[in-house]
Amino acid sequence: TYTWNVLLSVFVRAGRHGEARQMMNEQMLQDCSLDVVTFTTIMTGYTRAGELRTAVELMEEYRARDAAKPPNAQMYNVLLNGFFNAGLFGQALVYFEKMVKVCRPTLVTYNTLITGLSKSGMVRDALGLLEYMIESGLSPDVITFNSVLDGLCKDHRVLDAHHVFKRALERGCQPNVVTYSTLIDGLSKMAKMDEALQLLSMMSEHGCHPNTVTYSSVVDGLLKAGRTDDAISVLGRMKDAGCLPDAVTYNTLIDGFLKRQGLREAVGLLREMLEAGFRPSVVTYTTLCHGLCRAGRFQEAFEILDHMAARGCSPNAVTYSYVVDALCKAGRVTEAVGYFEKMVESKVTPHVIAYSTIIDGLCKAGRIDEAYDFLERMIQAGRIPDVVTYSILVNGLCDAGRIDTGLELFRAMEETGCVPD
RNA sequence: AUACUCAGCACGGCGAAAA
Repeated sequence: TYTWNVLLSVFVRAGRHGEARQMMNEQMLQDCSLDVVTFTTIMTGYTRAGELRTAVELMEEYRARDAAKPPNAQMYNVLLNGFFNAGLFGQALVYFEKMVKVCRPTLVTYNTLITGLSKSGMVRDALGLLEYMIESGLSPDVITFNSVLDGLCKDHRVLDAHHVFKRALERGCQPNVVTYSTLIDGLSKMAKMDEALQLLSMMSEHGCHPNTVTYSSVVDGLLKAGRTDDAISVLGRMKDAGCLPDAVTYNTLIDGFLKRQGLREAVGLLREMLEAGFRPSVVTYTTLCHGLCRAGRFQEAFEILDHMAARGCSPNAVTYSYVVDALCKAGRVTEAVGYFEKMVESKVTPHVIAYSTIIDGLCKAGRIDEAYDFLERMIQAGRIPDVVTYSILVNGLCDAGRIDTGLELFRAMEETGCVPD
């Protein structure tokens, strides 16, 4: 069993969960030496791929095998995490309730919940859960604190983050490189680059060494703040510290240069990235499309799209949204609609931003009725329009002089529980 | 190294900032 599980975990880690499941089934026919770990391993693979349906099936399959060995907390944790990552908040809670009936939630369970809540913008609840843990005598660990800190930072609550950080210290919880990176990234995203740089120096003094992730956040923040020279010098420090840039670092740099018309540098970095042995990812390609479109070089951008498909790195919803946006902004709205349909035909599910983008393009071109059609389609597809989507339409209606309809939509928005900003 | 939880990159409206 042990050996089998090791083998299966290797497959899962390589993203080959389908094969792993196949192997498990074959093994199952031979004897019964499969255990919770086997099932949990494979479920992990499916949840990472977003195939939650199958993960749940596997848990049921396991449950049906032996009534004396019900699913354990770890198995439930995998599902909880999967539901959160898929944004299926309600489902996560349903399973959490099922879970508490049959087994005791572990520290990891709480950490999973806190991370999920933080990422869904429900930091309040995450904080509440943290208090609850402490009151009920369950000791939060550094991961618990890091998750809460991340939620606070993403909510721009740097002061509160400082508080929580201090409390962690008081409780004897040692900050680690993730803790510092989380804080540094929060500062970078708020363009507080001097503080971010200060913290970067401070962490080393406290015996915690920045890694590639830490440096990349700082580089990203500096580039976005237009401090290109500082970004390059941090990159140098990073290399001196023995941290090699990874694919994300390169994407960050390429994007930063493209946005500052540094096409030359961007191309040089792309070459360097390839030489370092990194394959361009969807993000790399999308970034390049972005750079080409903003330079008005649509033809080349489209070539990249075709190239991607040929390289087995298919464009995703983000890639398509960007192209749709660029076409709209160039006044080529009809072609943009064509690309939107192409996305759907390629079995890529448009996300909220994709819909908002096409709706905006149509509104600005005065094609409000078609924009409404897309709103309709989006709701049909189970995508919830957000504040931005509504703002676009309300704006469009007002510009078209249909102020009453705009007001009506505004009220409809409030009814759906969407808070105006 | 038998399974579960934490940080960095690309995409949308308005506004703000910068120019």
